[in-house]
Amino acid sequence: MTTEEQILVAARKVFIEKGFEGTRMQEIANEAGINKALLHYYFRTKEKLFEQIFTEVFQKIKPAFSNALHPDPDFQAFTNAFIEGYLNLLDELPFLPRFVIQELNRDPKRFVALMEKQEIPFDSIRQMIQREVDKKTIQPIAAEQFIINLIALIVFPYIAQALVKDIFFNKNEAAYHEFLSDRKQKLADFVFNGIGFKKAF
Amino acid sequence: MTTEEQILVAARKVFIEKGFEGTRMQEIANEAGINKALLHYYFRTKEKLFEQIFTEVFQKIKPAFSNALHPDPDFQAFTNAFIEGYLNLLDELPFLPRFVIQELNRDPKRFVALMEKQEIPFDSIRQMIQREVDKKTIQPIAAEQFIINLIALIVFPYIAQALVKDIFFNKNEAAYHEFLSDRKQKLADFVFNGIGFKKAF
DNA sequence: GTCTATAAGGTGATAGAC
DNA sequence: GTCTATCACCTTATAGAC
Repeated sequence: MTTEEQILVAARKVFIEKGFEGTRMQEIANEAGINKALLHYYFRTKEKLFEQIFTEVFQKIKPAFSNALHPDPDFQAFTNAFIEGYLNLLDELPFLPRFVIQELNRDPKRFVALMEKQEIPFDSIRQMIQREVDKKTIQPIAAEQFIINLIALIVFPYIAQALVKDIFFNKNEAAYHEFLSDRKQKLADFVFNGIGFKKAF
Repeated sequence: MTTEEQILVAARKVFIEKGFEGTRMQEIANEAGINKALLHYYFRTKEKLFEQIFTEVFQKIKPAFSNALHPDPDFQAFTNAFIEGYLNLLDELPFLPRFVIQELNRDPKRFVALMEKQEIPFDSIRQMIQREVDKKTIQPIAAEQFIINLIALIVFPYIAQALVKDIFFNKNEAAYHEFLSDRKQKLADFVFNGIGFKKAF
């Protein structure tokens, strides 16, 4: 591994865990086994290093939306794939929603600018849902409401991890993971029921 | 207003907007129209001042849960009151969920300790939901899943305000508020549908 | 109680030797 | 490229005059 890669690995770990403000350049240096000066030699500023990590993390979120890019996406397939794809991603990267939300709120403008570069196909998803409403296969609901419901139900347990794990399950790790895996099986049903869609099996 | 009250008003504003780490004692002093030294004279440390504000904010969250304390709480009435009560609170204090989540993640241990002092009746709510599952008036769902769904759907649009307002609605303030008021009317239906409960009108 | 001045510690960033 | 040493700045907190 080159020094640059070592730095990126270390920065990813620390930034994701502690956010931009909570991160110390010294900690990244320690984690990478080098000194502070070298960080600045490679990436000039903390801000520049952070942006590289943040952009990279965003790439991970994108694929979950990509089904909607098909010319004639199927609503049910999209929804199932979205939920499953996202929850699988969160098995690997459970701190991702917390990180994204934290940075969204720290500097909304920069976040929005970055989102726009990512070209997430919200319009395509909106149209797909609206078609379903028009066909009356689901109860009338604004596409935005549906998308927010979907994202909220998926990511909230990760954003509020400490609340769920420590308070609902008394810090019982096993019970918490049981909760997450139970959720994975049943979330789609809750969502489809919520809008009156009869899930085909 | 006494100086102490002026400080508390200023601290409330700045802490809630910027979180603990984002807040500067100097900014609170400016906001209160006094100087830094006086802040420390009244509250000794930033941490102590913050805890006072945080505890106080938590008191606002509590009443929404209190209906479940009745000897025989009605599930439907509780759910409706919870959603409506919470959303009304958020009309006044829209930054509250963002603040709470931010501080939850900054120091989960302190957060949990504080929650325990608040005596929120999660057990009572759990039992109420479980009774409904046993009566088969709703589809089987773990009480924890239901509570998390409820909270997630209520607070997420506020936690991710910038995402919803700036990206979904192109920074259109009116469209965003229309979204929130539309949500207030329809969220309960979505939730009741989600668990197969037939809402009585 | 309220102020000014300053201490004490930490942080991002750079200079300069190797 | 990599290091040590250090600068310049900021932040919480306190000392001490009034």
